[in-house]
Amino acid sequence: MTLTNNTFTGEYAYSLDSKGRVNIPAKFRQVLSEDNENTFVIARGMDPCIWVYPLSQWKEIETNLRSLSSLSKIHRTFVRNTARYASPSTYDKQGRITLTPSLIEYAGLEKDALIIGMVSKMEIWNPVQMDKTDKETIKIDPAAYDELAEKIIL
Amino acid sequence: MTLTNNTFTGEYAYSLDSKGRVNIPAKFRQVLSEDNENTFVIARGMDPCIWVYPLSQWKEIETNLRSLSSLSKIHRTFVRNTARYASPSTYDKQGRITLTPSLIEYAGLEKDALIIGMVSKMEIWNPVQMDKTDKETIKIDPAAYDELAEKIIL
DNA sequence: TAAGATTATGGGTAGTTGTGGGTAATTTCC
DNA sequence: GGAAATTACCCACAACTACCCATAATCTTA
Repeated sequence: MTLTNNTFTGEYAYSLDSKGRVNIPAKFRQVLSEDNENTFVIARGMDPCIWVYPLSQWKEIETNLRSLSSLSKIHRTFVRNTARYASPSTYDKQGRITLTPSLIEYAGLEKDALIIGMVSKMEIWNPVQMDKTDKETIKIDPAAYDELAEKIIL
Repeated sequence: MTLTNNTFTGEYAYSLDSKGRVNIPAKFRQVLSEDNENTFVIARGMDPCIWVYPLSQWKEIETNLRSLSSLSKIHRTFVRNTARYASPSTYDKQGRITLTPSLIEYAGLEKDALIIGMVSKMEIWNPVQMDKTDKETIKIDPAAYDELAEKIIL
């Protein structure tokens, strides 16, 4: 089965071990293209979760960040916040990456880790926090949401 | 008889086995074009059922999802809700796909599974739930049908 | 109608995957 | 420079999944 490279979907429940490692779902490892060299870049998400990019995807983001002018305060802040907590992580023979203490704390991770495919990247959530966020989602403007759905889903 | 590629119509009653597998109707497999590599993508339906897309169809949705920026909260939420429950599934030598526990639960599937052709995709229903939904459908505003009439010639 | 082909359903097995822990190499700090 | 802590790499095992084969029911065709 040949799926699209570097495209992640689905939801997986894994556990964070005492060494701060989480499994990357086998399906995600399988679609990762060679040039990523088994490496992801973990970073702070906009929501309280960890964003995990394939290395090649992250490189594109770096290119985009470079194009932002440091003359603008907003740009400076954005670049700083994005780059500051980003860190590459290669998965081991068992398919696990090691998270940084700073990111574990930011996402409020304890024993359980929910891994969610976000197409071009993945997210790691504390399941409790995900539930909470899900419930808040209901408050999102339904009209705007429907409009998006119509545009995206054929 | 050569029907249009990747176009599904009709209704089929199958059963879900103990391993979470359902048969894909032979007629649906026959119209599936080669480039799908015998693979479908299963996802949450808007109704309490499972949506089953041909892989090629899903790839278009993926492309559209990739165009959304994670800077926007509503975009993030939309990508997450769409991708989270989507999972590719290749049918085996007997023509069955394996459903995920999460989707089985969402659609309330037990022993019986009703497969319905929806032209560009198919739906898998618990027959009991389908009956219930059918009855509610009667309540649809006739004016809404009139509006539809301007778009679709029957 | 009978024989053959196809289809729907059940179950067994070998390989893969997720998880825990051990050990050696590397880094940090006094 | 050497002890302590951290990190990277390796092995082991239980649970699960993908793949294979078997059989019964249904459809096709001569």
